[in-house]
Amino acid sequence: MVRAPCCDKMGLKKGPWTPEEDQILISYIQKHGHDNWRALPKQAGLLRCGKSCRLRWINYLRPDIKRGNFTLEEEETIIRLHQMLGNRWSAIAAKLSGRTDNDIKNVWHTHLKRRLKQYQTKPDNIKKNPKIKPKIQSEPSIVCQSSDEIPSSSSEASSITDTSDHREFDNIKAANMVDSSECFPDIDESFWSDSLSIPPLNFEAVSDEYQPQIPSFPIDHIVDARQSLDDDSMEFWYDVFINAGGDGDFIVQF
DNA sequence: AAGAGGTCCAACCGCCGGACA
DNA sequence: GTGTCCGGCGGTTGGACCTCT
Repeated sequence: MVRAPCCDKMGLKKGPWTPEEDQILISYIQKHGHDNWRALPKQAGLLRCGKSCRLRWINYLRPDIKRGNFTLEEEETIIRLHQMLGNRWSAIAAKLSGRTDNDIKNVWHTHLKRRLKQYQTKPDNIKKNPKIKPKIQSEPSIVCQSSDEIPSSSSEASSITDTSDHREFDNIKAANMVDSSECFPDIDESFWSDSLSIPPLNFEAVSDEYQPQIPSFPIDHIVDARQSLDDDSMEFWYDVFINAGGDGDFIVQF
């Protein structure tokens, strides 16, 4: 089956939006809302496809959009949420009011990712710049949850078997998540030298990009997790991980 | 002053899943 | 059950802007 294009692109404008187009879109949505993005540009008199209108509204024109630089707190939140959720920008954005998934994606790729890389190769830098705390770990991200943290949904969480279920799980998780630091306890400076350089579980072969690095939770938790996984379940989660493209979330129940 | 290279971000693209006929 | 529409998502990119030499 070949999907029909989202809209007939013939004669439709692409590229940057003009202030006039913005104004037309804003006043139309204020008047009529945006029930049907596909029909909206035609009704509003815009030579754009519905997708383009939606994106412009969501990422730029919405009245509740927060512009300007990300604060330190926001950056830390992004880092921590990314650690837990992976590249699920919309889920991360949902936790940062006024920021869009596009904004977060951009700030991650332009600032945070590079900064993380820097600190992971030179952990000593952590002392020089307090912006990054030593609980950071890059992908593959592991969502650690103690079973009593999420009493109402642990069974739902454990039933997640593929990436398509992650969105549902996002909601469950988001509803229960108060502070990710509960999940990732603070560690002291000695952790850098004392703790393991073993990657969590046995996934070092999964991604070339993955390097043994800063564990995001104490070693005894990792050991416990390893002990609790028999070969079959290890193989199962390995498959899940591979199917998720090597950087999907990986759930460990303690 | 200028141009080469790097950075940033708005916008596009393709894919996916839910809803519905 | 199947096909189609539509909204939403993450990955990617083009070009404007900035910095360095």
